[in-house]
Amino acid sequence: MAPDRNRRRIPDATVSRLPVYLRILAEQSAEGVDNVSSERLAELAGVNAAKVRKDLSYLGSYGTRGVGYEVDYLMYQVRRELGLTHDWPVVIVGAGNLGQALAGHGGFGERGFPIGGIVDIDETKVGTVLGGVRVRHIDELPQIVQTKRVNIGVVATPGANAQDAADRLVKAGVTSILNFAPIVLSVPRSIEVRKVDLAVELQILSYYEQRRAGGSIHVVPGDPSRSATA
Amino acid sequence: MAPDRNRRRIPDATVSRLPVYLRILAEQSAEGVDNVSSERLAELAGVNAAKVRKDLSYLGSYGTRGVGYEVDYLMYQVRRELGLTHDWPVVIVGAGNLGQALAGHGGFGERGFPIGGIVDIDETKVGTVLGGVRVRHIDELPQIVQTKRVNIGVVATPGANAQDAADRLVKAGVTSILNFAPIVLSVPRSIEVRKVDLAVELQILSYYEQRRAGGSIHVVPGDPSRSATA
DNA sequence: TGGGCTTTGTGAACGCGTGCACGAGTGCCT
DNA sequence: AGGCACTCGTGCACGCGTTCACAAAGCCCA
Repeated sequence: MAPDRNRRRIPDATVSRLPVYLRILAEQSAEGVDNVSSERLAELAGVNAAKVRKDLSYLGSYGTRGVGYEVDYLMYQVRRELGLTHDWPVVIVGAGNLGQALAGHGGFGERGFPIGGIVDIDETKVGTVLGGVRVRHIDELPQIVQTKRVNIGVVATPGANAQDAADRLVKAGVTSILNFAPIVLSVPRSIEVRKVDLAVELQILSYYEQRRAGGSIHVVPGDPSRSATA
Repeated sequence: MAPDRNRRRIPDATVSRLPVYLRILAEQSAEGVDNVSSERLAELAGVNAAKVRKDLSYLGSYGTRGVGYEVDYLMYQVRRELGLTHDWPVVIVGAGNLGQALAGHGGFGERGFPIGGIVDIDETKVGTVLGGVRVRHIDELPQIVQTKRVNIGVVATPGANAQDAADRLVKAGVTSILNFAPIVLSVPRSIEVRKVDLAVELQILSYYEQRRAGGSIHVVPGDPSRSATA
């Protein structure tokens, strides 16, 4: 008993699955389901049931043996653990194609990440309105971060400007960055960075496609075929 | 024995890093660098040097001891292993905000993934042009996949339509799917699926932010405190 | 009340990925 | 030619994550 205030550290792999469970729980709740088993949850999340139980056990013992997990209660616990009991405003750097799509997406605010601001370095883009937010100049970044209490920055610039964008975000006080540019950002170790790279994802798929195709097609002349040394 | 059929299997973790190495190699090549060490490559990729060497060793022994790796040669080998010696046309399902951004992004074709088509279920979107490609109706999906020899499909629909989109893609003959919708797709085991979920990424960042904030504070009503202690 | 059924929570084994450390091969300089 | 400096390739140990299997715990019903 006595829920340890001792902050258990949750494994990274588990942290990355919690949002998935959360969304599923929300769906179930919306459908009027008020109890789920780890088996059912696992099925919906496409993972192993034991993994679900172990993941959830890191939050505490919130299930009932022989019954399962109460949806709303568990949902609240996951939210709390993920720090989603309050909003996290984000600032988007780059009002190009991607920045516009992100701003217009709408799903951000709904999920607890309202857009605190969008900035761009291009003067001609400043003043236009995206997703209900006016694009401001990148020099205003520090002010936006301060006044809106922004902790999370989104880099949606071309690769060439991404490092500069990240530097400015860090300098402005942001401590987490979601990077959409196809480069490896160099930031202080204390800054948490997550990367989303479409080209990388496609190339990974390409690998498995190529492998599926048999792998040995497309023999290129001049390739020094190596003997089978493992 | 007979490793030909088994074709060295490359660990998933390595596969997901190869695209990163590839991009770095391309940059180096463009800058006129014609030789890199694993140390340098590791620095640019933000990983451990031993990991780089081990990753590359799965492709074969393409380095030169005492020297490093010849950029262009290694780049070719990585490309070959990833199946990037030829283009992989993709078809995008969903011409909404995200689909438009993806089509307009341009980086697809440049990186070997030309857009073979964009489809939408909404009649009013059919006929409009995105990124130089005319939006066609989703019913034309099988024909597009067939004629353009498309293996990779991109799901860029709202969550509610994503499963239907995936079903249609699979039925049309696509074998790999890149999913941007915030749901877990249910597809045959033979289909390779990769998921990109912005909300999930933000929620993961939220976790680390919340953890950073002190951990034991989970005061729901506003927390105006939060001094500038980095 | 007690027995049986269900499902959680977790100890333990296994497998994969990471990083170290070092032998082996290569080029350069004297 | 020989020695030296450098870097690759990899065996090995370690740690994390996954999965199995099962005891503990709760519910239902006779």
